[in-house]
Amino acid sequence: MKVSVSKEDHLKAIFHLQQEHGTVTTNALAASLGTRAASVTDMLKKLKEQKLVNYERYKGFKLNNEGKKAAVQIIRKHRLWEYFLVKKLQFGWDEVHEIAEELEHISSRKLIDRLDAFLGHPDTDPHGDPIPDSQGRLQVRRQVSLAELPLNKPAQVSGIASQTSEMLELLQYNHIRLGTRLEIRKKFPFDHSLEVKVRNRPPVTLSAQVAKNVLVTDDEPPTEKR
Amino acid sequence: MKVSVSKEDHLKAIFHLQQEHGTVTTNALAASLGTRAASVTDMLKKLKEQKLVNYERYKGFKLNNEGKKAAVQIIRKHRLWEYFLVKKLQFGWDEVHEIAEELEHISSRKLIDRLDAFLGHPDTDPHGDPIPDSQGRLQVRRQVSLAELPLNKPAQVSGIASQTSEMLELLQYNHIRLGTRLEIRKKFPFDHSLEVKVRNRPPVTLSAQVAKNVLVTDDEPPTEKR
DNA sequence: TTTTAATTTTAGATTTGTCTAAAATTAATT
DNA sequence: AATTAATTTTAGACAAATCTAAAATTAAAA
Repeated sequence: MKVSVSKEDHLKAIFHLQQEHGTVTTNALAASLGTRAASVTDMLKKLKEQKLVNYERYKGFKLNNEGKKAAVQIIRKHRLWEYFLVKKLQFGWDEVHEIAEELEHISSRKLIDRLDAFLGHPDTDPHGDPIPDSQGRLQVRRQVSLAELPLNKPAQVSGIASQTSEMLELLQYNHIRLGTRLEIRKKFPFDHSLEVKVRNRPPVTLSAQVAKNVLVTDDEPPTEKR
Repeated sequence: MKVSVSKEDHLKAIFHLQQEHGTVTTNALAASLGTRAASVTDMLKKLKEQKLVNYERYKGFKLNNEGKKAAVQIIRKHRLWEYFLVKKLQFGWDEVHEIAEELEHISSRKLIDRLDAFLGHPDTDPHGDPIPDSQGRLQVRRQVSLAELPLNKPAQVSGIASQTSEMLELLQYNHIRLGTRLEIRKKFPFDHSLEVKVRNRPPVTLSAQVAKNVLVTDDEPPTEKR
């Protein structure tokens, strides 16, 4: 069966893509959503109609202010639910994405604000991504990928860029998770793989592909309260 | 826009209707769901295909064992979410239905079992309806006549013993019907008449004769543990 | 700058879920 | 028992969301 991809899914995906590339292309969005270019074009017309996106045919597109606000509200819902699942229902941080993907479509605004209060207004979700507050303010944090981290510079894992369950499993296996303090002991130019040292553990080797997707800060760990 | 009514909505509605009437008719289900008879017939064919319902065209229909199991799981989800909303997020008992209606469509079984444990395996939802356990066992409730109901014990009208039109007219006049939640505020020993309070209404007085013929299930305040 | 390639859009086909109106069946009334 | 009424089903219309394939446009290469 052809699975329907909602307006909300489009907004969220555009938001993430435009963070990386400034402007978004039809094909990129289609790939990200697992749909076809033609379907994306159809949706773009609707989003333009609703004044959520700046779009001229054949030129790319990006969210306008209204669109960004809407996208951030969805991200807020997603991350609050992930936090709930991990902190209250004892899920592992690597099992919550799909469930939150469903929960984020629940529409009640009051529900989300109540949930936020119940959780104590958390700052960051279980993957280390910041949770927008009820005004839609998204705290920006300076993150670099592990691949860019200098040798021997202590850092802390603050986010995972690509949250496939395969990736999360690999990290889990290597005892790398949010908040883990580590540093790079050696870089192998041949394949850009890294030897990484975590305190109290033997060193592990990570591929360049993994390193690109592990985000770190030299900053403080994510706090529970705002 | 024509709003789509899911398979799950149909199962739940059939379940409730067949509790009352044993077998369900096309029109009754359509009315209950706010759709049309033709749409119900379409869905019935699919449910029969999936072996969830016993259905012969032009004769009514009812859920078979599989169908009942499925319906009970949905009811379980609905009531657990209602409990969560009221007990953890401080919603009023009268604001949670619509939100739970959305939440009940979240599919993860693990989520529901974890939620159940987090809430302490509650027995009854905020409206006093029993919550099926993880095996789908739905606690049966004991029916007593209103005359036997203790003072101030919340209860729900679940049947009328003598359905003369005079009796029904009297009950109608006092806004008491099947499903009405009420409690006894005062008992007058002189003639065994009762003062009964229905939510959002002024108290009414009922004779012993009427009280004997109104059947209620005790609607005990939700407990935390089973 | 022309040609070729890649991307994006449009047009129209397909699917799905709903509906209306007519036909089939069952129930009620005379 | 025959007629009428009510209910249910079927047939086909309509709307929405998706897709494929072709056309339009833009970008890249020669």
